[in-house]
Amino acid sequence: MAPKVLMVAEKPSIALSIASVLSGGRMETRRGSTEVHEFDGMFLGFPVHYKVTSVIGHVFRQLLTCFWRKAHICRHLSQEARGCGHLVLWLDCDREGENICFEVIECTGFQSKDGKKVHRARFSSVTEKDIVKAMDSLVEPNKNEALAVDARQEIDLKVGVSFTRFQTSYFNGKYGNLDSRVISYGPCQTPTLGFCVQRHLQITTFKPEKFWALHPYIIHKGYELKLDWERHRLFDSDVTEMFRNFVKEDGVLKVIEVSEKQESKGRPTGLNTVNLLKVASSALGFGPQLAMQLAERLYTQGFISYPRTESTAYPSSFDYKGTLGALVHNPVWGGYVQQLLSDGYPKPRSGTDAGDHPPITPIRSATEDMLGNDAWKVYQYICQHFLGTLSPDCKYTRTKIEFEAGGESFHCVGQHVMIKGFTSIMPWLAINEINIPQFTQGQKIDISRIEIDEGSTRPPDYLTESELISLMEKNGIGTDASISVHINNICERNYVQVQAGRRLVPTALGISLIRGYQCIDPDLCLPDIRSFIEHQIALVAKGQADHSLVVEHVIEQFKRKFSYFVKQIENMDALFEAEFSPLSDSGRVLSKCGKCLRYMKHISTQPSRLYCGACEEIYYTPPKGTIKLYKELTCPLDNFELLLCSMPGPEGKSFALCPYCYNNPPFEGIEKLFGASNTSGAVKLGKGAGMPCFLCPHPTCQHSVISQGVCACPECDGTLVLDPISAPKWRLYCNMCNCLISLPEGAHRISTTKDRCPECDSTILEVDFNKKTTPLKDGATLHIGCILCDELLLSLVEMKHVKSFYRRRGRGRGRGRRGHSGRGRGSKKQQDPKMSFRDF
DNA sequence: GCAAGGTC
Repeated sequence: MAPKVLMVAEKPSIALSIASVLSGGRMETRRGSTEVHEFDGMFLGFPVHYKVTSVIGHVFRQLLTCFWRKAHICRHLSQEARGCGHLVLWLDCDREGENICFEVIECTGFQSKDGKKVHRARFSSVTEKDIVKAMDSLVEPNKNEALAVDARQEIDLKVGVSFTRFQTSYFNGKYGNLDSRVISYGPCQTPTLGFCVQRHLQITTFKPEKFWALHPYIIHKGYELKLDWERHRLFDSDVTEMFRNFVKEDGVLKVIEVSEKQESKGRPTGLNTVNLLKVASSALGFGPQLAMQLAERLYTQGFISYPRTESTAYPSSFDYKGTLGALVHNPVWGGYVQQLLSDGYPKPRSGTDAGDHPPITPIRSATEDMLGNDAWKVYQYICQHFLGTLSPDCKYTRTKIEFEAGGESFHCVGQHVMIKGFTSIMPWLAINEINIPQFTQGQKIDISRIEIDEGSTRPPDYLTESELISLMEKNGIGTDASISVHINNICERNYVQVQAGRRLVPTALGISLIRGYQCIDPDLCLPDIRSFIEHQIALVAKGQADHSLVVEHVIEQFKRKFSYFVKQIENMDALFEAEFSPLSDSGRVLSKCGKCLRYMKHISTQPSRLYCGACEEIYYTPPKGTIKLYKELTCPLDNFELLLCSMPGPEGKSFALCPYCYNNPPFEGIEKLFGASNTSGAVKLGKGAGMPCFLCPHPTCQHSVISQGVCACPECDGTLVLDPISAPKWRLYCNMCNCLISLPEGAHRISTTKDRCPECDSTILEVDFNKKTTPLKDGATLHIGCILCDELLLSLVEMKHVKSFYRRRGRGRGRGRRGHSGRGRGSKKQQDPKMSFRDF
């Protein structure tokens, strides 16, 4: 059997392209975690069997939120690698790609050599020419570049988390109306916010100044013209008045010079992500986040090329004719395309090649109906821009007439377009026609009137998103793929608000933060913080410095900054004090504290929490849903009054919680129990493990899962519990997933009993039916039975979000888990030694 | 919980 070669790309689409090229389209494809394309071919002069597959971005990162994916992709790679003698890495040719190379090597087990060989393919585009060239010149993966990425990751995380935790606990523990769950800090998001606040400060500290401008008018060959002053404007009214008198006394304008110049407005270079985002925000009214979503959808549907790229230069092999051909039948601009094809088109401007992906171009034709309004606008722009790059420059003549009167110079300008060029497909960039009559040098013309325009200088407006993107790009903040994320972050955290014209106006919170950094340590919010980190890790990438030494050194510097910041926090706090109200003045009185037995206040703005003024303690509550007092019941463990949290909507569950237990789960191992489960759709938890009563294993409390749990969830490992306030639409819901079961409607009361069903171990329910609607014989109302085994009860049950409802012995996690050390995924989370914060 | 970087 021929030896096997495994090739791995960064994403499925690249794997497909590579396999198609190398196999000449003759391959077999099978599904897996990601598709695998197989074919026979030659490798290093020998016949081999190829398998081409891909990862989906990083494999090892974000362990905490996407744990399953890692396992899933990793298993896939290790399976496919079995029996392969060579591994060829086709990851993107940038640092991140190099880093993923080593993740793949680890998954495939190729690092343990034994004759197996690892190759790195270096390619700058996914074209036949490039792929073949890369195959002929395979190299080794670059460990230094990969280490540089590890270094950046570690630095960003440690710095970000330390500052964020400190700020969040300090300010959210002190003020009640900050309106942000987390007061975050990051080396990209904070300078991004810095730009917005900088502009705000420019605006608020702006001092307007009055100015005056002199404008003579003439009437010539039927045109009335307003002439511009060579001095533009003066900041002194008396002096302007004096010049007006000079001109008035003269009364006649002499034409000093008539000049005509050929001007050219260059066609655009290829479209990259940043430029697309800028146009989307300024012209289409889409924020960067939405614009990227729309572009991604267009890409996955095959309408446009890959939308995340820095390059504005088309690769030399770019198939212009083919792309034009795809657009020729388009009803909107098909005619224009036809013309380009028949009349010929100029070679596009060179642009910059960042070595990543080609510029964003259309791939196939579409109509508005196929895409929907928003996606269509983005697609239309991409097509117009592409056609613009293949159109001639716009040529126009600019005529300037210079005049003199009373010793002062004035002028007027005319513009006439000779060749529209690309502006006919991008009409918003068109040159304005300005018609002026003919003048000859030496000509004298009477002044019809003289005006002085009075005005005052104005502050700049707030930053537009588009301007912010430019600033970020210029200062190296974020990448094509992440710029939109940072902007979205500062909006979501309520540091800025997007207002009319997509201008970013900082909030009191955003302003206080940046002004605080400015007075404690301005470095923290300057863009240089990013370039400093980039510069340090570049040393690692180039092999000029040792990875761990660099990380250690940089962390040491930030450690100093951090401790200084902590020491000086009162300077920032002074700004917060002026803007926000302390916890003691916020919120409304809700429930009693178990420690001091005084009432605590509930603060419903983000993050939702209770504040005990006497103990000076805060207790987070679930971030969603409404909170109220639960019948003045108390928790048997700590004496805190229980709360009832109700999720919005007709199917929103309601549940009891003890504020103290919710923040400080009383039973060991409860986090594991919860962390191991799929919590999608379940209650989103705030600080701590977030243990509501429906997860509490207290043996006797009437609200614990032991008392309220009825039976095992048919969908997951959870337990179905009785919703305490669901009357008259009584129901059970799962304490882990979305599963919902409606119980007999119209019952007065449904409650759990201490008894268990001998058949299936479910909790026996006691149902008190309504007299009028009781299904029981002789008007009886009380019925006791097992929901699964009692035919009457089972017949009255209705399932929602559940495929089947069946008997399963036991009641899920509620009971019988004691002694288990937790099974499956949750308990085996890998510990990344880098993610420890002991040192901070 | 918290960052920023890939990709979906």
